[in-house]
Amino acid sequence: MDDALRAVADPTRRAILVLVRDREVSAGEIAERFPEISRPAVSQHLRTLTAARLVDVRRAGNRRFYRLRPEGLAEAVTFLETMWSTSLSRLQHEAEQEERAHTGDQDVKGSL
Amino acid sequence: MDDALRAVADPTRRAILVLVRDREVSAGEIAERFPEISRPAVSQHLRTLTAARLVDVRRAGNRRFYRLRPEGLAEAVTFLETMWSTSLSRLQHEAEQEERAHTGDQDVKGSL
DNA sequence: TAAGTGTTTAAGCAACATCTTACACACTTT
DNA sequence: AAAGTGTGTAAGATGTTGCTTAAACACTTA
Repeated sequence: MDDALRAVADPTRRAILVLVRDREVSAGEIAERFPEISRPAVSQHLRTLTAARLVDVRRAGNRRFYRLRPEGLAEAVTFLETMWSTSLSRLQHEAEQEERAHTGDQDVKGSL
Repeated sequence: MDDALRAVADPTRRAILVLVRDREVSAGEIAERFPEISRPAVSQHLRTLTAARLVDVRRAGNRRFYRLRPEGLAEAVTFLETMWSTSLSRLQHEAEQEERAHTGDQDVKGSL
C-alpha cells in the first residue's frame, strides 16, 4: 500500500493511470500526452508505477505497452474507504444524538 | 485531492489519521504514540493534515484536539475507486470474451 | 550488418520533504 | 505576575523526488 499511495501522490502519474485504465498504451503514446516533460521523465514515472505494481507491462517488438493493474490499488482503496465511510457514519450518529439532546457546549470534560 | 493524496502518502500521517478516526485526540496524546520522532515533527504532520483539510482542530484551553475530517478524503476515494472498480469490471468483461473465443495471441495489431 | 525507431538507464542538479534542536507562544495555576 | 504545561514555529541538516541531457540498449528494417 505504501508504494501505491506514494505513486499515486504524483499528479503526472495519476494522469498516466487514467490513460492506461481502459486500454494498453505504449510508452511513446503516453509520452506524447505530456509535451511539457521529457520522454525519460515519463519512463521514470512508468518505472515507479510498475514497481508499485499499479501497471502491467507487455513487450511487443520494439514497444512496451502499459495497462492499469487495478488489483494494485486494492489496499489503498480499502484503507481510504475505511477511513472515509466509517468516519462518516460516526458523524451521522453524532448528528442524531445532537438532535436528541440539545446540551450546550460541554467543553473538554468528555475527552479528559 | 492533490493535497489529500500527498498527505496520505506518508505512513506517519496515515497512522495519525487512524488515531483520530473515532475520537478527538490531543496533540500530546498523538505525539506519545510516536516515541521515535520528536513532538515538533508530529506537530508539522498535524499542520500538513490540517492544510489538506483531512483533520479538524478544536482548541480547548491549553490543548488542541484533532479529529478526522472524512469529507476531505472524498475526492481521493472517488478517484481511486473509479480507477479500481471500472477497471476491474473491464478485466471481468475480457475474461468472458476470452472464454467465448479462444483466439491465440494476436499480438499488437489491435493496438496499432 | 548497418541504420533507424522506441524505450530505458545513468549522472547530475534543483526543489522539496522530513527530521532535529532551540525558541516562542498561549493558556493555566499558584 | 511568575512558573508550569501544552503546543506550535524557525532554522538548518539531510535525504528523497522529479527533472534534464547524454548515452546505451533492444528490436526492426533496409
